[in-house]
Amino acid sequence: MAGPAESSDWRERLRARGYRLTPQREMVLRAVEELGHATPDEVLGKVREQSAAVNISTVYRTLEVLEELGLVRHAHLSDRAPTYHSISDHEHFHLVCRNCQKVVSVDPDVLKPLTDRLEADGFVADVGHLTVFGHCTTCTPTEESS
Amino acid sequence: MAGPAESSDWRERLRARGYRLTPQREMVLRAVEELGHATPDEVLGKVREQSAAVNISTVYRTLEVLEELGLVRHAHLSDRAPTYHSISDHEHFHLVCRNCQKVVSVDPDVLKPLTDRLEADGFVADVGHLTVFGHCTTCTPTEESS
DNA sequence: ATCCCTGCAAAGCCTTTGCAAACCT
DNA sequence: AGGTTTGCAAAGGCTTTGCAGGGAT
Repeated sequence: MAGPAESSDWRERLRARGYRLTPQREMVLRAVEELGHATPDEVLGKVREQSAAVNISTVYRTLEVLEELGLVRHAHLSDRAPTYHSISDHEHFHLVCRNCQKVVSVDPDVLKPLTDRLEADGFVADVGHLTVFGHCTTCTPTEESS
Repeated sequence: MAGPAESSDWRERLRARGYRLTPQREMVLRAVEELGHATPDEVLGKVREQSAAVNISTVYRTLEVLEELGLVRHAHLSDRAPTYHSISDHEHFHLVCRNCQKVVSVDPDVLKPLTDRLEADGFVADVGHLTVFGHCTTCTPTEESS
């Protein structure tokens, strides 16, 4: 889904805002795209497959830049570290089951009734950041969730 | 809203589950009720107005117990520490504006279309834990949100 | 030649944990 | 008396920051 057109796109956008194009920034973006929903630490692991010298602080700083550019987003899917995902995936929000820990990505259409109502009351929701916790009606609990 | 009936109620529930009634637990619960939405650290501050010896680790452990008993709930209203609020407030979810940082508590009714739809698909949402980030259509940004 | 970006190391928040003393029942 | 709870102190995740060297433009 991310072809050469999009690639040059974000590199230009990077420069347009005065940022420089570095190997680290390319690697972090690619790692996020390949991993799906990944924590900064997991991103670092993926990046280090290509270059062992990259530092965790660079990953944090880069993820911040990429999010500012609208290339990635983060969501809080657990009580631990946040996860980052590429925006080239369609925008979506998340369902997280506290029993089986499963994460489901849901189309924003489902939220329309809610967002319409909130907008009528003067609030524009950030759908891409939304996470709904709860539990599946049928699921197998994992070990952690005694 | 929290009369003597409710008070004895939770004390009994505490004992019924094998927990002991301690001054710390009473003070922490009262602090949460009085503060509205408060971080563990803020709860500690309030508790220490009555007893300077109480420790932060006790606050954490107590909030966990109180939440297990269904007396308080927590929500993530910022990128920092979570906030706890009493359940004797009606159940609600939160709207947080990223411009003015205002927090609005909203009646769960507004979510009905969403939760119905999710339940039809086999997912029961934890409404009381939900926080929707976004921005007011009319609001004055605060200093922090450059 | 700039001055942005990175790696490194240290510090910072927030939270959890081990342990002995104190306390509730 | 007996097991629970607390305070204290230390450790543990995760994230941020200061700084000097290295690198993109």
